[in-house]
Amino acid sequence: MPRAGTRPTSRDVARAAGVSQAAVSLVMGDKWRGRVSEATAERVRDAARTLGYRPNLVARNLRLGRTRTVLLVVPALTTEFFAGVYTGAARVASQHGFGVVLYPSPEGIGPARDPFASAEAALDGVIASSMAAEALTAIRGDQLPLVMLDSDPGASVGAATVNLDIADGIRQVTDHLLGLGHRRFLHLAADVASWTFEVRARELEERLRAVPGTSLRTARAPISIRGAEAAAQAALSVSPDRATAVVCDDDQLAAGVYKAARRLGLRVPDELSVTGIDDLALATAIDPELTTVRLDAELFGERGMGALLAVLEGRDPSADDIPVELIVRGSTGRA
Amino acid sequence: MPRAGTRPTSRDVARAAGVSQAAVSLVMGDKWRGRVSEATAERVRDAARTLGYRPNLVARNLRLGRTRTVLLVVPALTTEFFAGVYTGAARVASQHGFGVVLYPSPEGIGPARDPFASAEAALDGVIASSMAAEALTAIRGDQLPLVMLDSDPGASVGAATVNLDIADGIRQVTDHLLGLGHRRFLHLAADVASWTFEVRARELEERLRAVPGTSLRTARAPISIRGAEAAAQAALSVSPDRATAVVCDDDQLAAGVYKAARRLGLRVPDELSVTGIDDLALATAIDPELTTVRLDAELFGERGMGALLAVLEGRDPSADDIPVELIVRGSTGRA
DNA sequence: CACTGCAAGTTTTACGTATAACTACCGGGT
DNA sequence: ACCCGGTAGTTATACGTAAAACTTGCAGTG
Repeated sequence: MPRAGTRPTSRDVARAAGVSQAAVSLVMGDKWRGRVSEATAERVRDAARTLGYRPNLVARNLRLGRTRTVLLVVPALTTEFFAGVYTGAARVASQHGFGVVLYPSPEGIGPARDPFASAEAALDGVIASSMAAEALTAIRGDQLPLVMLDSDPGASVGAATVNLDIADGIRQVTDHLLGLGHRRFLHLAADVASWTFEVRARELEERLRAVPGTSLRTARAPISIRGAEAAAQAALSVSPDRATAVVCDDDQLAAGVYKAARRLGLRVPDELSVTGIDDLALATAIDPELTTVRLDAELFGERGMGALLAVLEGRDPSADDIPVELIVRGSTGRA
Repeated sequence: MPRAGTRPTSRDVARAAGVSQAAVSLVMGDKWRGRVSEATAERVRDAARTLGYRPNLVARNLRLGRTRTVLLVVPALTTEFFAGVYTGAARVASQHGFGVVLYPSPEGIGPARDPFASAEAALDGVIASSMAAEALTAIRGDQLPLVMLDSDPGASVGAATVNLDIADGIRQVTDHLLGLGHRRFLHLAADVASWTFEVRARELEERLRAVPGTSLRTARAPISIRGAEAAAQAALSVSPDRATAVVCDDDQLAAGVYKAARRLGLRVPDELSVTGIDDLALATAIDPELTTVRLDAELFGERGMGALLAVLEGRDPSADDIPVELIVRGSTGRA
């Protein structure tokens, strides 16, 4: 009889069913065929049911040396993008008997390595987004299998990477705007040191350099509507040669540009074209609706988890970039 | 010498430092004063450092029978609201040596009890938001300490609850709109069976019933901009007695009302006043900026974690509601 | 009849840690 | 000479599980 107030253990079940603890473990672990008779197995299952027994996962994890749990590190949850990444990752994980623990890290993982303070050594692997290099080495010091999302394939030594084809998204945006006759561009860049944003800047520069007669200015803003509003207002206040198209690193920045435009008396899209990246719900909430690059966050998460599973099983994590799609709406028009 | 490829254990450290495993445990656990000499302690710390030893948390948790980890169940991460709740909860938790694991449950916890499949028995407690009743009983069957956020204090038998004073928020909204001369109201309600939304409806009804000459219609929509747009368009198309003020269950719904209004040629706020609840970033992204009830998500999370800690320590979880604040912006005007 | 093989279990051990209980030594008081 | 108390450790055990190694009984085989 288990002591009251305590969860029943396999030994309690064994006692109740009149068998050994090992027999219980075999039955519950579904590895009893040819080891325990059908009748006994049923007796064990009955006892387990009436006692309300469920295996202690901590003990199981200690015994097996694995947890079937992975950590997903994301930089922020202020938009639904990383919620989608989680959803995709969790879906694939559960199909393989894995669980996903979510760690939102406003600053990336710092030297304190917060998530590991409570989860460390209870993880089979890590999927990390936009992570600082120091944190990367900290994790690799643990020999913990690691998949990096949207990270410099060159810098993430040895770790598998899964990337969105952001560069192609920028190409599509640029071609779209050039086709509308725009020549003077403003790049409203996220004020964050992260590979995924560096790609945007690099690709835009290269693309425009190839087209004679174009100009490109850059302004930086923290990823927030207010911050973008201020930066855009300043950048758009130059009187001659004001940009006619603003390419934003994400939709929130674009929303800030709308506010700056309104304040400056510039109509979108007649006097100013604006584009974003992400295709958040926000993109269709603002007026006019935002032309943006749709990123498939769930697919991103699925691929990330898939790559981690591959690493865990010793397979080779495939690494083709995930395609993105330009969604043309009302915020872009002829120059 | 630890086998290559394996994490060093306390026994490896003991061997390297020439002491027993127990001594290592004492030193690492900082409970060695009067048990181990300073010199030996230093030798142990040195050995641990050079071997890169960190305690195996799974083993520690098994030994101690607790994990210092709690689960935060949230219904969705599609807005930054629950990100704030997490941030607050995690801050308080870390001050007490606890970690918080986040489980976004699109449907509430189903019969499958997904999060527990991987975390069950590895948790010291649960903080749950808008959870289905069946899930509540499933958790209580585990005797796991539970705090409910924004749940019916009557229905959550025995569990501690922490609530936002939503009813007061609705009162403030109603008084504001009545003061502007509005008499015909539309309540755009979230199509979700959850106590926090029931409170909104009940309070609005009661408040308006007390004021002669007022009318109240109700429309329901799923919590999304598109859904709200459709529902609002239908509800606002009635030609006589059209509502002059729309009270929305949250900011996303309000954004949908903006779109419906635009489609119907109604100007906000001149011909239609609109209010939300939450004060998301979205509220200031749309034009005009949204009058809404600000909810302090981080404080909500802090209080939730505080209550859970109280339960864990056998103290009484205090239960006063968290105040909310009406933020008047440009979306409300004279009737 | 001795031997083999198999079903149906049981006994034992290991995972890595924390800690209760024990030991050994040494200086000092009586 | 003896005990006492404190210091500085060590030994042993338990947490709950999984699984390897062992035991037992019995039917079939040559």
